[in-house]
Amino acid sequence: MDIKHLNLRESRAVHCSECALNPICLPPALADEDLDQLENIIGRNRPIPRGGVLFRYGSQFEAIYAVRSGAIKTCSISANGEEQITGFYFPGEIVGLDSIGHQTYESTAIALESTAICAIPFEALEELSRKHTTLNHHIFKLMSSEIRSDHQIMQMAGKRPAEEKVATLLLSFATRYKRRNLCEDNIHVPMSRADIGNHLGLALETVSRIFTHFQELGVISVNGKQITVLNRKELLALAAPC
Amino acid sequence: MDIKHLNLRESRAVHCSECALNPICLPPALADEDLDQLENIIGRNRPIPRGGVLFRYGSQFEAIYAVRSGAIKTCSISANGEEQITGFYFPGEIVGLDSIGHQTYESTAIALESTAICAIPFEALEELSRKHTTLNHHIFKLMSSEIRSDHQIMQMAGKRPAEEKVATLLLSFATRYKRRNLCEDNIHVPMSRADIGNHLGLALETVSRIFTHFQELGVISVNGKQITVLNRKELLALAAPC
DNA sequence: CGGGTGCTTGAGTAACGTCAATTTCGGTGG
DNA sequence: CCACCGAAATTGACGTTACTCAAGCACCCG
Repeated sequence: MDIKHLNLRESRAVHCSECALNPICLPPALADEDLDQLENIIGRNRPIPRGGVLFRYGSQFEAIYAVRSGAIKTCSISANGEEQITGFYFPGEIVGLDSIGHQTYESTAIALESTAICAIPFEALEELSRKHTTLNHHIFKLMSSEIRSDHQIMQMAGKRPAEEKVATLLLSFATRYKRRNLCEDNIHVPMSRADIGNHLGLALETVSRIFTHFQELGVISVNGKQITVLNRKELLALAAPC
Repeated sequence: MDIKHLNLRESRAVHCSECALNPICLPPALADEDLDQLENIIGRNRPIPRGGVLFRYGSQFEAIYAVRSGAIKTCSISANGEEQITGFYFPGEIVGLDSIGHQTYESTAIALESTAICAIPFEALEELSRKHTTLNHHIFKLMSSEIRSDHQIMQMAGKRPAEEKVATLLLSFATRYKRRNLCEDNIHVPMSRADIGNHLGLALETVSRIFTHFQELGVISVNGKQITVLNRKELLALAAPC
């Protein structure tokens, strides 16, 4: 189910300058009068359906993508053929940074639900960043943030009890909700239990058991993919005891 | 045991143009005649002793570092205070990319043995990269490679048998030895079993047991920190069965 | 209304961690 | 050069966590 991103500029419903996500995306790097130049290279097209492929490992690297709505997971394939989910991306976040400087995409990106994206052709962005030092600096910053977020995941995935891992992931989602000025205690979890398990290095049954356990503790309330944080303090304690 | 890196330019034993590591470090981004400009900003000083701190989490971010000889580990500290080793760095590799764009270092870097480094002040590098498109592109490439290498580690640290993790790490070291035109079957492992375990999410005893098991299988020969690969094919199979 | 997918729950087990004892190694000073 | 000390590594016995296998339930979509 590959989605082709030809005619990237066909629909332009929303401009960066009007986008609710612009404080956490690329625009902060540019003055208002320069935003048009960014606008000119960005492509927007119809949303990708749930399960649709944004880009696939090995295909030609052309653009990085900003998530506008919905959510994306990225996976890489290990030598024995099993897929490892390397990240989840929510609105305002940038996907594809791991492929910069390469001919082909180094991971596969899949929509977790109907997802709208802005395509940013990298060659044009690099060209633009040559004229705008702040933009170039911002790209550096985005990439180093990606490295750090991977390090946080490594901490989480390391030798730690499963409950800590799950609590930490929930808190990470909550923090990212807050960045977008959404209620941080009402988390929509668009990915399956299997995806969460894969990402954290746990069996999907373990994830499920931990959700019910947290619910029994009165820390969260689980309703399918909707999770409400009832006791934030306690959840923090579960994520990092002592 | 903090090492102060004042007087960065005091000793300049080796120039980039003569350095054996230059094919895998920064220089490939620049033409020979531009290499002098890079040379001018690079600082080299006396080696850091085993256990010495190259930079510490929270201190002022000033430079990224190329490992010249020896080896470096980088750690980040989790909320509950435990340290997680996020990477090992061998000669020719660049440390500190995760802090780019930030005021302070976002991890701590420690020498695993006596280690010589080249300090590359980032502000000056960024300035230089403004004039040399290829250098800017190379920095992008380095950073995206760092992201990908983190993804590989995540794969390894995920839900996989301990033997696969250890075999994969050994192969990663072997590959990096080969890049430097060293014998890929004769691996010097500068870090402790505890460091390896921390990095892979295993107990140090488990690492030790697996080394002896691999030895019993005739795949490797362990002699303290010196490991010889006797059967590369079999080691590959252990890393990724099927 | 049916079928399928995803989620939950349970029982048994294997893999790995913890604790503890011993050996080896590397560095230091006599 | 050798003896000594402490740190690191090895090995063993035991316990626990989380995985596997399996069955049943809930929900979504057509």
